[in-house]
Amino acid sequence: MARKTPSLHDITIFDVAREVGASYATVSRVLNNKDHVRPKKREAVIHAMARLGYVANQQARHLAGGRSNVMGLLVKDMGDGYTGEIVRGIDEVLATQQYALLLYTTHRHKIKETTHVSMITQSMANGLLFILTHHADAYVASLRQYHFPYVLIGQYGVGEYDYAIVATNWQGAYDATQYLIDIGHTRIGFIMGDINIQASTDRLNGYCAALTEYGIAVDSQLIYHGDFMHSTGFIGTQTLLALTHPPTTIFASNDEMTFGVIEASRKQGLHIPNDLSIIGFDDVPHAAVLHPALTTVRQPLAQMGREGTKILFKLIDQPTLPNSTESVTDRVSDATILSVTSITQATVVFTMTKGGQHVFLQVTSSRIAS
Amino acid sequence: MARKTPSLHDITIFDVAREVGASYATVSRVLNNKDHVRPKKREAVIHAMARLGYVANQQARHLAGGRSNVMGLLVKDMGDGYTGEIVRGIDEVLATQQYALLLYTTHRHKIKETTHVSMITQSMANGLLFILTHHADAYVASLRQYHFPYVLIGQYGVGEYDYAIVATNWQGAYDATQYLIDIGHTRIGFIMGDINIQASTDRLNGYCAALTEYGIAVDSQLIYHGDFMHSTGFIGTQTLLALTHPPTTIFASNDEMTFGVIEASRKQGLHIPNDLSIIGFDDVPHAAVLHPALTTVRQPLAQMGREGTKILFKLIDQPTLPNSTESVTDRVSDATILSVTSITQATVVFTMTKGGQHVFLQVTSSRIAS
DNA sequence: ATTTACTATGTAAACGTTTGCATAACTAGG
DNA sequence: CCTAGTTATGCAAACGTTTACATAGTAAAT
Repeated sequence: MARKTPSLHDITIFDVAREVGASYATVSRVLNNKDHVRPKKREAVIHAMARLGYVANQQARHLAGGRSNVMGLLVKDMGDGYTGEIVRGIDEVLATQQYALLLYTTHRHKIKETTHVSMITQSMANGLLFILTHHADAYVASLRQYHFPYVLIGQYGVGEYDYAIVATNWQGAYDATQYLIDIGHTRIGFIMGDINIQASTDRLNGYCAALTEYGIAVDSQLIYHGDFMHSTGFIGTQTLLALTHPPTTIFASNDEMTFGVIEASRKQGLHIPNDLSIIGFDDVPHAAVLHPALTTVRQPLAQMGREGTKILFKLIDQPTLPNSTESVTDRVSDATILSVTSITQATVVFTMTKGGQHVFLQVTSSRIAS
Repeated sequence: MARKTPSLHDITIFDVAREVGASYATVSRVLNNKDHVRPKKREAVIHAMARLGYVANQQARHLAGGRSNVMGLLVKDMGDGYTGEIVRGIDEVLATQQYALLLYTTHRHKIKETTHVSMITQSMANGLLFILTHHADAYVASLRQYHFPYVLIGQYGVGEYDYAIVATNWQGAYDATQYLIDIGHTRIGFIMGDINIQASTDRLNGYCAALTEYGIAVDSQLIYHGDFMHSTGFIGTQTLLALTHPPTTIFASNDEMTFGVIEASRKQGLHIPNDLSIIGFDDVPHAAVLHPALTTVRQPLAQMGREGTKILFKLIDQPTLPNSTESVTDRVSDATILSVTSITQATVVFTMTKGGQHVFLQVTSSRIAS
């Protein structure tokens, strides 16, 4: 068996105990920062651990009912800019706590959601972060049964007990649409995201609201139902441009689809932005590389990852966070520029503010070159 | 303690055993596909596991000396296209084996490499994959002492016992340079990657070799020492363009830097490719979104991730893979179009071939629009 | 039927922790 | 100096597996 060979040294709690002439229980207490250890002895233990190069066996810790230094992450797909940015934020916070990340991909798994959840809850992870997953409901329902701490990122909670970090999708879409109207457009194509995700409908509603506000009728022909993937941006654009009365601008519900929009419009020989204005949503890192730079509604992805992780840490310490506005605000905000602006049930919806002024979720990150 | 509450049901091996009227050892044997279980009883156990919704506790398994279903991954930074693509490939293979991925970021950790390695070896992971890490030497040295199975991706092994998946960097750079010479360039700027990584020097050498081959003197002024990050692409370009006799084209050692090159040249008001030709290395997903599309040397990143993972699985089963050309070829190749083209020591260097013809690592993925 | 030689099954110990409970060692107050 | 009241320390059991070893079955060969 490719068992981890006994190797040079696998220092255990016993070795450390022997070294300082204490019992292993004492060493454990030091390891977990528990009371009832005399300061001088605590010191000695800490030094011994350093000297021997002791590193705790997370599995044993977790098995014995303690806490491991691992956080779980459930994603649909790794490697796209959206997920990558969020993970970057998550990782940043985790690094400060010496935590590792255990990654689960729902990608193409065939097993039941509940089984998947069992795997996760019985794994070493102390908590779970979710990023934009299909079938989130099934997962969430299972997790709740297990009383396993979790936080959703980029997706609203299902019930009223979920914690979720979600950008102000409605407002972002409203602002984007308003921007397009302001620069003179009246036929605005909209490519929707996955209809099963509430963020998609929120963005759609924001779009519709802005149109209505400005007295422009919502034309269902101008709304294409996509799924957040590149391909539907491409096909959606072809569909919209084939209309007898095509749009003069297209607003796609995320950047990934926007890339598809760009590809399709170039293929039709259209020049951006002269022949067709385009606007996206997310502001993934590579949106800035385009020339002209992609106009897009910025979501503070890394920040969302950071905040979600912080909340999860708190949730682990204190399984039932109070869900009144006040106290949750207090928990989410930190010394930085972040603050909670609205709270619905136990779901935390936030925007980033700087000097009292919204910076994110406005059409400010880049502009269509004219 | 936020201990995983006993929850609805934590089915153990004992529960399954009781259900079928067997001993827990038998259940364990079934779980591990071991011999010495009568077929009919094995069946019964499997059914009972399904019926009860049993899911093995990986920590306990690993603690007891068995194998867990977790693979470790060490990366410098998550979330960039390069890493993302490789991870996508890794994840694909892992998914087929029901493995989870345990992620470690070297990002900004302050702990010693050896301590980090101890954490990894004592973690639940059965093996470790490396992606382009600084200080790889320190890590590798430690891992070897622990006899912990690992595979390097995108980076050459340190000694002769390492397994590594590396694209043909020299050839790729040679081809790219040759391409630039072919279309008429003689002053070719080169932005090098991190000098501590052998891939960087290989690419530099390929560049120099092509120049020499075509009778063009290597001008050290045209070589800027970068570090694979966006910023050095930007600064390197500014530096190169400020020369009294600036290059007419720039070849950056990876796409990330190439984006910096593009940004800098636009800032100088140069039109691409009319005023300055640009070529990159990697072919990250977003290279294709640019317009005109970025010319770049393609590395089969996802494929590299897949192959590395497969090798790691084999390494876990059989700690000492033979390192003769023949047998390693056999191990790396699979039924698909992949084949090993050259082997140095135990380091596996491969290219992808299709119908006997190189597809990857040639300047074929996209071209400079003229 | 009776060995023989396996093969199937079970028991117990081990993996490295955490933690409840018992006990020992201090610290004050008298 | 003694006693009560803490506070520190240690022991043992538990967490859910794997696996060496012992034992019980079973089929084949006599």
